[in-house]
Amino acid sequence: MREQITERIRSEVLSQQLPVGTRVREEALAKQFGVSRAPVRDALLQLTSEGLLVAKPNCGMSVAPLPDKAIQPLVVALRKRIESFSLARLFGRFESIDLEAHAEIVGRLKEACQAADLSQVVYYDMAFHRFIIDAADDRQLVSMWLPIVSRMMLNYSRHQNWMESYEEHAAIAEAIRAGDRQLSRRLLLENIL
Amino acid sequence: MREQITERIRSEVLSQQLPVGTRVREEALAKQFGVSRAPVRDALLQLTSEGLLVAKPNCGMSVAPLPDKAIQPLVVALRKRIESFSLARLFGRFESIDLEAHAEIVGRLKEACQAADLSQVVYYDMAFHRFIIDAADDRQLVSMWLPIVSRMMLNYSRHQNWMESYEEHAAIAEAIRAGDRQLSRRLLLENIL
DNA sequence: AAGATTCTCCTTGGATCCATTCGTAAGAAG
DNA sequence: CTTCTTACGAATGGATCCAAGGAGAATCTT
Repeated sequence: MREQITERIRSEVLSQQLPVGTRVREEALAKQFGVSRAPVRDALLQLTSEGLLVAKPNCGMSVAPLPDKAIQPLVVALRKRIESFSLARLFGRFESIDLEAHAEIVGRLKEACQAADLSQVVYYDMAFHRFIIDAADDRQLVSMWLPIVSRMMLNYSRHQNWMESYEEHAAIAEAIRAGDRQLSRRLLLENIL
Repeated sequence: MREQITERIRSEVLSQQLPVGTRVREEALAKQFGVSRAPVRDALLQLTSEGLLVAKPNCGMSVAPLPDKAIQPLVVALRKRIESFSLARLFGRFESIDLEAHAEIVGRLKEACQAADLSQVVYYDMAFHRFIIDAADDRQLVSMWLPIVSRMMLNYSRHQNWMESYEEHAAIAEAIRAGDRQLSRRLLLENIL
C-alpha cells in the first residue's frame, strides 16, 4: 500500500502535476488518497531520500528544485554507466528474461506517446529502463539507479519529441530481442541524454 | 532525532555489529534507543531504500546480504566518478570550504584507526568523503552518493591496513589544502577500491 | 510415524492522538 | 510610520493503539 502511495506521488512530481516548489502537506495527500497520514508520511520520507522532495524540519515539504545544469553531465554519465552495465548482465541471463513483459511496456509507452499523456510517458519511460535494471540484478542495482534517474526525469527534456522517444525505445527493445549486444548498447546510450 | 537513529543503525550495520542476515525488529531497537517505534520505523525504511536492509512485507527486516562481487566494479566506477566530479567542483568554490572541519575529521579518523575501532573507522572514513560531496554541492549529490558508498562500505576491505588507510586520507586532505588538483584527484581515485 | 492442517503468537502496517516548533500576523511602543 | 515583540495557528514529529498477516508449533489424521 505504501508502495502505491509512493508511486502515485512520484508520478505526480515527475509529470509536473505538482510543479517545482509546490508545498506538499501530509494531511492533504492523506485525504486525497483516502488513507491516514502514516503511509503518506513514509512515502514522502522515501521521496525525500530520493531527492524529489526537500524537507525543512517542522516546516513542511516541497517539490525539489530542478537540479543544477552543472551536475547534469555527471548524472547522465552515471546513468549511462549503470544501464550499460545492466544491459551487459542482462545478456548473461538472457533465457530467463521475460521479453513479453518488456514488449508490453513498449506498447503502453506507445499509447502514452500517442495520447500525449506526460504522466504516462514518464512512467513507462522509467519502467522501460527499470526493466533492464531489474532483469540484470534483482534488488541490488535499483536502489542506486533510482535516485539518479529520478533526478534526470525531473527535467524531462522530450516534451515535444514524444513519438521520436517511442521510436528509440522500440528500437532498443528490438535490438535486445534480437540478441544484438553492440546495437542495443549503442542505442541505449544514445537514448540517455 | 530520526537522523540520529538512522545514523546509529547505519553505523551498526556498516561496522558489522549487526552481522549480515540479522533479523532487525523495530520494537527491540525502540527500547534500545529509548524512543517509540515511529522514528525507528522511519529510520529502517530509509536504510531499506539505501539498500542496507531488506524487508519482506509483514515479515520483518534483516541486514542486507553482501553485494555480488560481480557488481563491485560498477560500484567502484560510479563512486570514483561522483567523488572526482565533486572534488573538481570543490576547487571551484575553494574559498568557502571549511578546511578546519575536514582536518578535524582526519584527526578523528586517526584516533579511530589507532584505537582499531571499526565502527569509528567506517564512520569517519565515510565522513571524510562525504565532506567532499557536501563541499561541492549542498544536498543534490548526497542522495545519489549515499546508496552507492553505503553498499561499498558493507564489505569494508581494509580490515587490516587501518593506518595505511589513515595515511591515504591524510595525504588527500593535505593535497586539497595545498590546492593541488591533479595530486588530490589521483590520490582520491587511488583510495577508492 | 509422518505429513498436513489449524491454532496461536509475534511482528509489521495503518490510524489516531498529543506535544513541539516554526511561521506569520497583529499589536504596541518608539 | 516603522520595527520589535508576542501570541496564535498550522503542520510536522513522536507516542500509543488496533488490525492484519505470516511463521511456527502442536495436534490430529492417515
